[in-house]
Amino acid sequence: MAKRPALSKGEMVVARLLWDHSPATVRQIHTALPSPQDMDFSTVQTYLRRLETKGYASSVLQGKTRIYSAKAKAAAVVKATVDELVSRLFGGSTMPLMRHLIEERSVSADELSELRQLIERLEKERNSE
Amino acid sequence: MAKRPALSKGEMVVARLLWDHSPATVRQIHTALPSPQDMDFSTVQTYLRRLETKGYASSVLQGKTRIYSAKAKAAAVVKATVDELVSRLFGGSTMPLMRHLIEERSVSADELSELRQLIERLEKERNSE
DNA sequence: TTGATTCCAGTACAGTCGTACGTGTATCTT
DNA sequence: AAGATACACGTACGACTGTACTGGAATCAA
Repeated sequence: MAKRPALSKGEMVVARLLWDHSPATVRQIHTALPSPQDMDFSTVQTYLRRLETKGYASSVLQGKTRIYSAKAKAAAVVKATVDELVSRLFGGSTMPLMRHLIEERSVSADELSELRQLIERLEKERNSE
Repeated sequence: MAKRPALSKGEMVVARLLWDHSPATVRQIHTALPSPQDMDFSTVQTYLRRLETKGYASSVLQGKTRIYSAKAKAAAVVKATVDELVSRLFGGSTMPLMRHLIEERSVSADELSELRQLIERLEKERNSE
């Protein structure tokens, strides 16, 4: 697993879109940006280029158009990023973040119940080990 | 609520210690750093100075020593930071992060049970509204 | 075919970050 | 009192970020 330099905030936004659309052109990514996130076309271009430099993407020139593909797996990046956050903001413990998420961010009833089931399932698994 | 520039990663580590120890001197913060996080004394100093510039801390000179105090509330900063992460890495939805936390980061049995109770309590509250 | 338009690749540039050094002054040790 | 320590403060500096403009090639409109 190659150790890649961490993603910056802007890069992360673009990376996420790339995971969802890979392989994609710059324009496709730019178009896929949700409206509140207005970013210049060339800004997206720059991020994609940097993503490639950092090893998170690769690209080929197809005719006159460059096609970018995600290289790093989303799950791995998510893990690295979250681990990082938890360590810096909570000194490494996960619970404060969980509590925060459940209490401070609006979680719908359905989601709550999904969570509960997830937890119950995990508890059961553990007991039977 | 003053809009402060976001904290960088390094600043966050120091900010967290400041919340726990405020008011504190540079040295106190530096000493409080957990061992794997080795940071030069003057690096901590710089972060504290920047924290003040950004409006997250204030300081007074007490004799020859500068005493720093946390200004922004931890909860607010946590919220801003987490909101930011969720929006950039998950496009705004909280659930993927929850799932990730529960499944990928080791959560102890006790914690699981605490979580379950937290959820159950929330569900109950909602139902009685 | 000529000006207008579209798009990619490269370049730019100020601001932030991580990380610390040097200098001056105050305090401790002998 | 003279050297050793400790600390505050200013300064430094390359790397990374956010954000985009520019130049040139290809495409469209008339």
